[in-house]
Amino acid sequence: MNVKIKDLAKELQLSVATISKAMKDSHEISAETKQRVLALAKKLNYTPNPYASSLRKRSSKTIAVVIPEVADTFFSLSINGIESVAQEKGFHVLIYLTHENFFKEESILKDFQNGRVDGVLMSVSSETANHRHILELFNTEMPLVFFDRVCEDIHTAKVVTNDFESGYKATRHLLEKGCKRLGFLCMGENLSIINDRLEGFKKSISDAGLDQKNHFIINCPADEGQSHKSIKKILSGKKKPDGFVASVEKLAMTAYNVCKEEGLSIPHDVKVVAFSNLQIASLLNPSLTTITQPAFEMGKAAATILFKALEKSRYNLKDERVVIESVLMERDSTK
Amino acid sequence: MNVKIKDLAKELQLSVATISKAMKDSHEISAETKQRVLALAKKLNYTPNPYASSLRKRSSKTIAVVIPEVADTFFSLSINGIESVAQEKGFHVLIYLTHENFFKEESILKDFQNGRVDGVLMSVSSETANHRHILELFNTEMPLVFFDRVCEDIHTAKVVTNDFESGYKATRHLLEKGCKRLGFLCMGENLSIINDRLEGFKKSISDAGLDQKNHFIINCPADEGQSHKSIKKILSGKKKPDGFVASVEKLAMTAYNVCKEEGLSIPHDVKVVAFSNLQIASLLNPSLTTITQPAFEMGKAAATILFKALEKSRYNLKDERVVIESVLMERDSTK
DNA sequence: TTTATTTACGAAACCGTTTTCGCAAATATG
DNA sequence: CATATTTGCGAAAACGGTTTCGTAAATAAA
Repeated sequence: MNVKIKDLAKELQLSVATISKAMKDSHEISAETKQRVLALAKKLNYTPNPYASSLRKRSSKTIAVVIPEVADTFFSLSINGIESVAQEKGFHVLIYLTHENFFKEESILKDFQNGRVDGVLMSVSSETANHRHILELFNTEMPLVFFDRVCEDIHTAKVVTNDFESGYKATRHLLEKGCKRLGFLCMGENLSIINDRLEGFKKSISDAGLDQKNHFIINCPADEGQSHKSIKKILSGKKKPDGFVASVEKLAMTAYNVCKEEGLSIPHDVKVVAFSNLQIASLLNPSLTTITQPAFEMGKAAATILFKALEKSRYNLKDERVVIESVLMERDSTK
Repeated sequence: MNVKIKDLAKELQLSVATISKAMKDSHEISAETKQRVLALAKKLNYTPNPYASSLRKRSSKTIAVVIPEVADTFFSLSINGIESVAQEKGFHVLIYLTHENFFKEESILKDFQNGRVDGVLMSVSSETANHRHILELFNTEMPLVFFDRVCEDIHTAKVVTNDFESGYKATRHLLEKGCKRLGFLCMGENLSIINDRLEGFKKSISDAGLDQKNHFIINCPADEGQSHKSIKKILSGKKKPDGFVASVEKLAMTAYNVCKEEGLSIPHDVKVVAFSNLQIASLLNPSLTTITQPAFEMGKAAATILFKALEKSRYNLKDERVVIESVLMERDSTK
């Protein structure tokens, strides 16, 4: 194994206690001794064993990030945000992917029960209807911050964007562009943020004095092939929509693919606006009108709140809610 | 704190040793006792403290993934591959981002010296010219596997794609499509895989009986704005290229943006082929011809090799090399 | 029946730190 | 000069498991 504190102690004829204190610049140790210790530590390339420290100090300097997947612009950007503050604080980041699977999410959270991490940042799976496993974690006093896909019935901090307004705006945008029959693409019925976006969609329609009956809500399962089929089906019906609001990025891409296959022109036959963080939205064919979420900022904000809670032992995360606004970027897919 | 092994011992009137053994189904413990222990453990929701175990067992069931960034299709897909095998093996995954920064990479690796992780998967930063910090880690006997951006002078396992051939093929493709003056977009001069791609580029040109002097190598720094400028400059010169090989995804996107600004048509004025894993390459305007790397498979392969080394203590990682082939997908950007 | 072996468990050391407490020597205070 | 206080350090007890080794009882072998 590597060099240990005991080795330094022997070499310098000091006790391990002294070494330990000297390493953390304790006032109990004389300047001269500190110098000697630091010098030898550097020479021998000593670094304390993190697990011994964690065990004794009951803190791991590690946080967990639990997300559905990483191959999604929103999540990869928010990881950047999270990592930027974790690195600054000297914390380590464990990544866990649920792949939208409830059981994976459940077993991942179970593992946090015993001190592996000091805090958790989480965006829940779309399959997750039952929140018992999250509540169980929450009840262990584990600092927990949701971002984006929050869980409204768990009373802890949440970082979201203005989903309702964005859904409203996206929809109004399509209506203003002349759409008569809209389709809202969503995945599952469990995610509150998607439901907020949907509420915005509905409100926008009724505010325009239109009838909900002429508009569709298309539920696309997590599976790519399935959602492809669902969208294809609705587009080959006789009352096909002339505009889509995609509540997640992936579904916009699926819609693009289907339109291509069906020979439908975007934006001529069908207009599309999507909740998306694709940096290359402007390079798509046609360029994609997006509701762009502040993904990096949301990750950063969530991590910042979590660290506040980690630093002040009795910081109250209860129901804190940060809303960072998304922005509608008009491009050719809704021209 | 949570429930500990001592609590179980007291409750069941057994020693902690017995509990510990029962939990791991040791043959020393009677079936009946095991049952009782497991039952109580489930009831009290007991899970062993991972750091206490790690300390005693000198193994952490954790691996580190060190990559330049996560907001890049290649890396996010390979994380998926890595995570899939880690999850299967019951391992935890720590993520570290270097942001292409040498010093960050250095300080990240330094932290692995003392048992925090059992193994490391790594793709080196483009700024990294000096490999001392990696060698230092390697010399601690830490199992280390490179993927994609490997370090040829460190004698450990590497997972790569056929970079030379791919560079060759991409270039030949452009020449076959009638390009007369090519530009190779690369970042820095440190990455061996980029250099391999470049060698393929050069070989392809000379094999075609052409003169290297009519072709450019455009070095684009990590910074987005800088590479934008570099590409813009070359495209506004009088001897501007009519074809690009982008050695990384991001540079292809930059080239697209520049062409758009300059009013140059792809593929009419400039053709583009890129090393890229964008799943939506076909939806770009124009759709992008890619050398698609098997990102998921590469991550998976790298992790699989690492776990082999972790399972057999004396497995020899020395210079093992896995090559997984990329595929050229012809699309409109080179039509 | 006697001896050898197996079964089932416990005591205690150990992993490498951190932290509390105690205690001399050095310095300050009156 | 006598008494307080400060300074600088070490002994030892945690932290929560795992593992080695010993041993009494139960069973098998002779």
